[in-house]
Amino acid sequence: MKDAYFPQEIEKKWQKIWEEKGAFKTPDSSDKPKYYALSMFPYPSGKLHMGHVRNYTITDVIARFKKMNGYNVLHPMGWDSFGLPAENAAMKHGANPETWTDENIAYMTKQLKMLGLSYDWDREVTTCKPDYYKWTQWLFLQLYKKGLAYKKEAAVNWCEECGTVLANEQVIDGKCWRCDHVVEKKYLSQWFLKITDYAEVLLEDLDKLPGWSDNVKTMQANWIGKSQGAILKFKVVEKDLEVPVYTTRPDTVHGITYLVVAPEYKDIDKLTTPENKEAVEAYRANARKMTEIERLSTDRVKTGVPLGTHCINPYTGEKFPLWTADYALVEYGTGAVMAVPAHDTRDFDFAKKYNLPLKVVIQDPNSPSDCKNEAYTEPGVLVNSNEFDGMNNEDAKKAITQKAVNGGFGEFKTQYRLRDWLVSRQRYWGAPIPVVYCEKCGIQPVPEDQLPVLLPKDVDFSVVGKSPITTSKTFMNTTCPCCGGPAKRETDTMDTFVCSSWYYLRYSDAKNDKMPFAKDKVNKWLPVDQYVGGIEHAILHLLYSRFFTKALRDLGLLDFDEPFKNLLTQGMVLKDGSKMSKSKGNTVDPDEIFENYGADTARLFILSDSPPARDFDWSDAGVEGCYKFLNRVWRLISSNEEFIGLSYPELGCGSLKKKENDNLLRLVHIAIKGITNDISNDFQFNTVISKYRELVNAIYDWRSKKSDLDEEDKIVFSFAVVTLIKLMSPVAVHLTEEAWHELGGETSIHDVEWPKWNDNLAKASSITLVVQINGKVKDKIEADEALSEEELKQLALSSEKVKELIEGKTIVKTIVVPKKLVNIVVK
RNA sequence: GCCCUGGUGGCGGAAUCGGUAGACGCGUCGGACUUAAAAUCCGGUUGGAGUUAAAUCCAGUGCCAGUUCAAGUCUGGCCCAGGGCACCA
Repeated sequence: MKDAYFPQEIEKKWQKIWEEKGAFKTPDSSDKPKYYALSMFPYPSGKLHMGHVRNYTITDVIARFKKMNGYNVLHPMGWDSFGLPAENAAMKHGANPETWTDENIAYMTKQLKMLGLSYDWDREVTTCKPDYYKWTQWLFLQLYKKGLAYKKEAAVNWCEECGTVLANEQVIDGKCWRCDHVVEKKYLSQWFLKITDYAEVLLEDLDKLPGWSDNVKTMQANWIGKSQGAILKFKVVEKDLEVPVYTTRPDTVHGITYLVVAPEYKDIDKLTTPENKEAVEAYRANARKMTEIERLSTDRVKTGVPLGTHCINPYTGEKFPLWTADYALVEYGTGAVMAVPAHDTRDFDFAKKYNLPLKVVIQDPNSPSDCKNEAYTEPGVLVNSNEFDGMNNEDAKKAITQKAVNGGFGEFKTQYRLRDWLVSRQRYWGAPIPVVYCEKCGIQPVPEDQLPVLLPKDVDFSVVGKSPITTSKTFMNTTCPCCGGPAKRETDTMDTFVCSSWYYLRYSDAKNDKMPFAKDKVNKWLPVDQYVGGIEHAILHLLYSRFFTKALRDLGLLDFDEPFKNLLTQGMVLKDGSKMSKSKGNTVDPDEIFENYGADTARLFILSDSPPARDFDWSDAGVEGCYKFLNRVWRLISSNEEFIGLSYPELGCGSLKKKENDNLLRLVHIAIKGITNDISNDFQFNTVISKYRELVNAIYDWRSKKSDLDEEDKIVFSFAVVTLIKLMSPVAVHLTEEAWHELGGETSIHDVEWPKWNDNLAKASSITLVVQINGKVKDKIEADEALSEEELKQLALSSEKVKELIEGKTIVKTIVVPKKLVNIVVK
């Protein structure tokens, strides 16, 4: 074996051998239980960044660990390759998005292979290839037939910079998720997927996901935004009209003093008197001009204007005025709000500004408030509420809504914040939505045997203000599949998140050309046992994928409810305390690390300093330290005259004569146990790596105290080193493979069984008894672990230190924790 | 405002059940080897008091209380940081 560690050389060598042997191919049928380990697939942006390295290393170690533990592991990779950057690059360089994407995929594939990741490349999926997007289109048509895809005119989010509409989930603080440009509202006819049909089950089934962290589940629950309340209808005095409102506080209905409708409310014209028309029009025009950000800002002073009309409160017979104000949102509830200034802070602020009256109807019986200074929003007892007086407000919610139900002017209502998913994009580089428009027959789905609807090649990417796809001479005009007459193709393409909502299913059967996937294969491999990716998809991709799985289940295409059984959201990779980014100039190029230190160092380091879920601060010194550590391991193996090879006798309890050898044997078993538990328990790779180091330190320490090794020494040394490289093999994949073969291994180390520990050996031969006086440590005594409680107590009391310290004091009591500690309480 | 996560040395972070706080690493200081350097190996490194040196003592896991023989860990109240949601009626 060579003296020096040349990672570049051995890494290249083994990557080639693994590839030639097809070392990581996953058979569909096997006696072993299945395990599906998955990383979120990347957008082929050009080069891997450290976030990718962290993500894929974590998943790779999990996959390898599971394989060594007897699982048939599916660990695939692919490309989320539709999307705007390719199109922007095409416009900028005059290239084709496809060429740009293909080049990036080729380069990044090379990088992934250099990282030594154990992918089954036969199952690679690329969402921009016709053999994939054919099935994206096919699935869209199934959803369409089921009524889950529909087209409607609606106020939608428009990003001028990207030249397309966006889904609600893609608007972050009123800005585009991709380019940060402020998003505007536009009225357009667009395609939607009916995710709202699944709002309740998407919320409920979060409880079926104990393997997801609470923060992701809470984020999804908040996004779905379920609330329980009532719809109450109010008759308009001046017109033959009703205004329904949604409220979660029907208990406060006797305290209504006015009613607000959103500026975009559908009946607002009818509700406005001629005298108020001018002011209302002006107010609405102003509201339209405001951006979402301005309008939704909570610290903005509320404004509004009266409409001049009035409603009747069916509970009290009181008459109250109608207003319009932009704090009412047209897209939530009914677009109208009953205002109870005494018990709602927003209504209170508004009423105060416009001098509207206030009526207290809920009170804390112990400290009644007149609500003159602030709204009372806590629970309480009803007052000024006729027959409901004295009732607890929670009971009153039900009773008051029931009265509306009985009287025909209201109903119980569950409301969600989740809106339908807008999936049309006015861009070229996406899967074409497979429908055509016929003047006679209207919207017609493209027949399945005509799929895929291919992206045209004859397009001009330099056009501004419209989708490049519309410049194609061959694409637009087609014939109607229904009547055979002339028809126009849909020119919108699908949101890339549609493509990524089902890719994890395709891996189970990536080459199927009859179906997106065979049902038996998808049912066999799914759900994903461990999914790993960034927290930025907590809502977007993860919510859409859950929806897709449930919708496809209802279409009969698969038989499970949730796609991802366990989810690990890895933290960001930071440098100098902030996120690595090109604009900050604090990025570290993975290629450089591979070149200078090798992939094993990169893998070891990216796992070493922080638990996976936490942010990771990159440090050059840390990389250096990991490289030195691998060299230290290497030197251990290259001093190989002391090895007796891979076949040595089984080492059980009491099999070794020398105490230091028995001790080393125990340390190895402690390491196996600790490392196995740390990986099994939330993938705590940082402590796994510290345990590698502890074991290596122990072996060095043992070796430094010996000159020549006798037979027993060689056996225990070989056992320690061989076990070490097995334990390290999921992380330092190349170094351990090289070492394994040097020591005489014939198969790959990645196919060997994970080491097992012996509980009798995975502990020290004696215990350290901690002696406390009044809870403070005063002495430590080496003791036999077989000692009884009484013996431990006597041992503690016999300590010279203890004798000295309890001199002249009274022992109140003594607590003995077996095998661990004695606490003597004295006065 | 509501929800989630976290707060431990100079730094990243350890610490199944409440039972030795600071594993392991980085940095740093000192030593060995070397003509020298690199590499490597060994040792110190929470703060304070104390000592020629040691022994030793005291304090210490964001803050304030509490439970307990014993609290980083449990309970109550607060403070701070990061993230999410937000005129959602």
